[in-house]
Amino acid sequence: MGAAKSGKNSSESDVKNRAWARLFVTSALLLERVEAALKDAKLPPLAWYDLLWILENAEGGRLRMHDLAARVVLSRYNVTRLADRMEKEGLIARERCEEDRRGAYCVLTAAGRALRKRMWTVYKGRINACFGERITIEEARMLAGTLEKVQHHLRGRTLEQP
Amino acid sequence: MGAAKSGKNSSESDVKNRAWARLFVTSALLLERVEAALKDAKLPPLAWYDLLWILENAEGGRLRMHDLAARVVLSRYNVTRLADRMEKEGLIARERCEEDRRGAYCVLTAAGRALRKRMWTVYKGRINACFGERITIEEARMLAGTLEKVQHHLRGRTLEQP
DNA sequence: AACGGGTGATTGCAAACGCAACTATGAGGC
DNA sequence: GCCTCATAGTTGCGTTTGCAATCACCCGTT
Repeated sequence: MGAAKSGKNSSESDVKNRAWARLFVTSALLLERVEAALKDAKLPPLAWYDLLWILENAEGGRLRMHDLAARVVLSRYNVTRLADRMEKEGLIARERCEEDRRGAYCVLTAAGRALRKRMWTVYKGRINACFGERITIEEARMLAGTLEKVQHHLRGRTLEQP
Repeated sequence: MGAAKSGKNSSESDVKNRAWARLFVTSALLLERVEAALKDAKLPPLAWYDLLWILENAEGGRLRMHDLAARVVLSRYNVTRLADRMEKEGLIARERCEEDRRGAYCVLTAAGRALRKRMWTVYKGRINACFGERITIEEARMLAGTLEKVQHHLRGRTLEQP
């Protein structure tokens, strides 16, 4: 597990482990910044954004809980309760599903759309300042390409930007 | 801006936002995998590893709570309680600080060292399978380089690998 | 139509989290 | 010495998490 083999010679797995560590730490740090910025602006946490964005990109702004849960990045296990909280704030609504009465739809409301937009301005600003401005466009392209490869094997998940 | 008419033209910020989205999603997915693997092996969560590794790399395997908290990636706000749990399992010990009686040291125990090693074999295996094997060494180098630049502006933090 | 196994979603609960007090100690001015 | 302010670490508390039931319903079989 030694990091460096006492020389400039790093083994392949050392290099890759180092890359993983950066990935891990950098995203945690960045996330921390974004959450703090949202909180400063008196906006809800990023998990809400995540859910709102997924709904906004779904056909008709609606999705079955199940599908929603499959796409959510943050708070995977608690989509039901996340939705509860957001419903209480009027950002989404639940509709029972006619073709399968076990099911429920989550539907984006106008308030939800509006909030997502407000959150995005803050979110975007922070990401840009802490990340976008620190890298070149070529680096960004390459980063996205490499990570896409990794992600592809991890799951058929997409999550577009904003 | 990228007014180049070469096929798809995404603006610079689109590209960068996309890179951020990948960073975010991929690390979340990877983390999920690692946590699951640790749990399967009946080992504690990654946050414990994080703390153990930091201590192991500190001089004398000891660190003031304050310094520890500053280096921890996961569970930043709860280092006291994380340490409580780990102390209860005998992985670390607390020692009062003589030169500043408000202070306390966290000291790594032999059991802590041993556990970290066991965790690393699982952790390493999962990272390798889900990440290392999916990318080339050049990609890893470039990824680490780019993210290091970003991280550098985020804080003087280092966190070496494993 | 009744059964049994499977699936969608919710709920109950213990653990962990984020943050704001709080305690105890140090450090500087007077 | 005494007063005040800053710092190290802990604790209290309301919220959120992870996971294992649980409830409600669908569907294929008999």
